[in-house]
Amino acid sequence: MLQIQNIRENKESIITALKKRNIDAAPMISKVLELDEKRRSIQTEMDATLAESNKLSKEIGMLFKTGKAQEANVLKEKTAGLKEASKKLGEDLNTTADELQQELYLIPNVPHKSVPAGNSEEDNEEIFKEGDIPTLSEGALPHWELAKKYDIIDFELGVKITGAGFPVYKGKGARLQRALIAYFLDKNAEAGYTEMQVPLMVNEDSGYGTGQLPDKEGQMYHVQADDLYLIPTAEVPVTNLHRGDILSESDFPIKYTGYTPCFRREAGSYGAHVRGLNRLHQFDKVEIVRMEHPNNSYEALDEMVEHVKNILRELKLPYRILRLCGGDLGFTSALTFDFEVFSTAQDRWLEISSVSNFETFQANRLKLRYKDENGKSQLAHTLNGSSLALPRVLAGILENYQTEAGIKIPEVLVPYCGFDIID
RNA sequence: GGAGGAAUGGCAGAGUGGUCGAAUGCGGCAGUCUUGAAAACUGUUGAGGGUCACACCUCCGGGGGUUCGAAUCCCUCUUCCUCCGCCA
Repeated sequence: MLQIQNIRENKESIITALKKRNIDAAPMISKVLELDEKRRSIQTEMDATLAESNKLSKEIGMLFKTGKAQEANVLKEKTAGLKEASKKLGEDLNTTADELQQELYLIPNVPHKSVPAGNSEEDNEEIFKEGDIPTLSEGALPHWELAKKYDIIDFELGVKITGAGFPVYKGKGARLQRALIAYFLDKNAEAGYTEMQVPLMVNEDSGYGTGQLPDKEGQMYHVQADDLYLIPTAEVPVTNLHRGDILSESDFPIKYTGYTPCFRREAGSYGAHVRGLNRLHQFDKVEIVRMEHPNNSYEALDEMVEHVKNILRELKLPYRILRLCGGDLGFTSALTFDFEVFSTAQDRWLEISSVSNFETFQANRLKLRYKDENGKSQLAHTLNGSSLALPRVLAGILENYQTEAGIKIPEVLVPYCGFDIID
């Protein structure tokens, strides 16, 4: 959520920047400013009314104390009108403030200046590419065939016990998955991220805090009996750890990592591109989250990008990095880099990580602040990234490491797996 | 699930109708003293709205009510603690 003060002061530049997202924000912005003005004028009027009635109440108190009950009763009558007026103003104020809030929720984050304009993923800008694309033998298979051939992932079994998009990992497949989680967590810890184990269900406030609510309600599984949401990413519980906090500058940087399953309804996603591990309702992910001083957040973002690069290098997977264009940029993000691994057998790029700076957009909702050198509260910056998302990394490994003898295990994972080939 | 108790500033903890945004202690910050530090002493120290700046307004778990006036009384929700039951 953008700060109203920021909108007041930078109306034009915000509208211009939002054009990169292909939206004309001018009507929304005007509406917001109108409501803001209305809110302030009601507030001012109500404050004056309350001030008046506070004054009278004090006088009444004094009069009673000094035994002048009669005079006090005269004043009492005067308060009745004020009371009614302030009650009505209070109602107006609530309505207007709610309306303003709802409007603010609809405005996406302002893209960073480096974000290219564009409509879709076609317009994302490739900024880096590394790793050799292996030459596979004749008859190389996509991962869903490999999964069947080596009996390591069973999609049908998942359908039986839950439904489509909930795979069952078996034997060496399950072990490889667990190895990846441990390996990722170790790499993140090495880089100074503190490992956290967090709840897999969150309340409504947390959903609002990171921006899943109110707009992306349909993407999350909702447990109605208890009004809780299954997390779509560890970003939600981990970032909300500091909801409402006022930190001091010396608390930065705050760096967390966490492994969680992620649950996504993915309503409306069908077709060939969602086969196998490409798109699931439940999948595992290791996330990194940072809270930063605004002056350092872009440096932190670069650091996160380098960190993910290192992991992919160690895994020896061919990958590229995209700078997302305005049209493909997430609602809450100011700048996002996507990592994609090349799946040789599918002959396509698979997104495996998304690293973003949200600047103050989430912090404003979270009320996550810090005291600056003058002792004033300022909003912090929040960032997060996958490090990494499991299923597509797994898909990339299965497909790129397949040989006639079986699927080789990347060297760095062998100690975690306890075997070096799936055959 | 049943019965009681509680929720106050970063923490601890007073406050049971007006002079309370809130005593006191700890912690934090600044200063005095000191070669420096510690100790001691002095001062300062919640958040938000509003204003050029003041004024002023709101907030004592959330919501509602009583009253001229609520941290304080009433209703309701949530959370926590104790005891009993059940159970991983």
